[in-house]
Amino acid sequence: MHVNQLDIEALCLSKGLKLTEQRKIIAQVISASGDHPHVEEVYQRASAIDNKISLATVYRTINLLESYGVIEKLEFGDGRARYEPKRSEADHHHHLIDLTTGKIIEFYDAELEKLKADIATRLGYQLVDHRLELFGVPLKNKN
Amino acid sequence: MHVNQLDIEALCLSKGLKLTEQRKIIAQVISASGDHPHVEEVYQRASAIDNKISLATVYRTINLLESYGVIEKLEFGDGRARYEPKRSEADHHHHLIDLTTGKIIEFYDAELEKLKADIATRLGYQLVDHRLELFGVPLKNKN
DNA sequence: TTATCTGCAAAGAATTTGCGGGAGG
DNA sequence: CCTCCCGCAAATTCTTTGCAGATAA
Repeated sequence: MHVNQLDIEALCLSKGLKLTEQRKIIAQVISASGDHPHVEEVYQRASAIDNKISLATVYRTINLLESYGVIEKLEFGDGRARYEPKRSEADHHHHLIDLTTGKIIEFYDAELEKLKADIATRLGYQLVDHRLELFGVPLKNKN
Repeated sequence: MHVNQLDIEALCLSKGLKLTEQRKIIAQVISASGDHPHVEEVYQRASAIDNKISLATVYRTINLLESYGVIEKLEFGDGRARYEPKRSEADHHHHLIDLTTGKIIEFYDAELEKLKADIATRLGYQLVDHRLELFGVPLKNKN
């Protein structure tokens, strides 16, 4: 799943932010996550690397990364926000949530991407961002 | 926008629930809402009709209506859940959020509906539910 | 009558923030 | 050094819940 390391160093440098140990660790944790962790999970994983990191810092750093468009916020309907590294536009994808197991399947569909942009244009808008979640149950014959 | 009144009476009858004054009012408020109110807004509108209704009852009733599939929960990325009456499948639609004004535009696209079901099938799932939100800014030439 | 529902207020859960000490540039 | 950042704990915001009285069926 070729996920690149989030370039937190470049971000800090370009925005005049300080490249703290905590920010490095949190960026690394999110980079390495193949799933879609919520804040508590990021906190736990970061704590395993450096147990002095606080939950408040995780929240602040995640909000920072999101505000600069480095990570993406996801909402799957449970009460908490989940995050994933933002990939390139070419790498854009969506999620199918298995209602029986909670498993999250990522997918990409070129036709869908085109259609969404078309719809926005038709409505008089330039598409800036978009989110699609499908909720499904496994087909009986596919096992 | 032909939104029918939520049939709270039929729901209560079929499920053995009590048809209370509060439930009637809350169902009516949501039926009448052309927008996508969050709980606090439903509470305010209901309070205007009967100021003895409590916020707790609004939460409980909304959760009840959602659990029976009568209304739909929406998440637009601000911290709170929003709701709208669930329409028929034929009436299915999605949302485009105008990032400059917060205005929400509803749309429907048959091709999109078909494509989503196809994608789910291809992944081995039967589509149970789905959500799509587009975020955009107005096109410059369209004014 | 009686099980369900409501209002109130308190509890919970997720997230944000004020403050004083700490560390990056 | 000096500003920005962190940890801590308290505060906010959204939502849920226990309880005792109220009400629909």
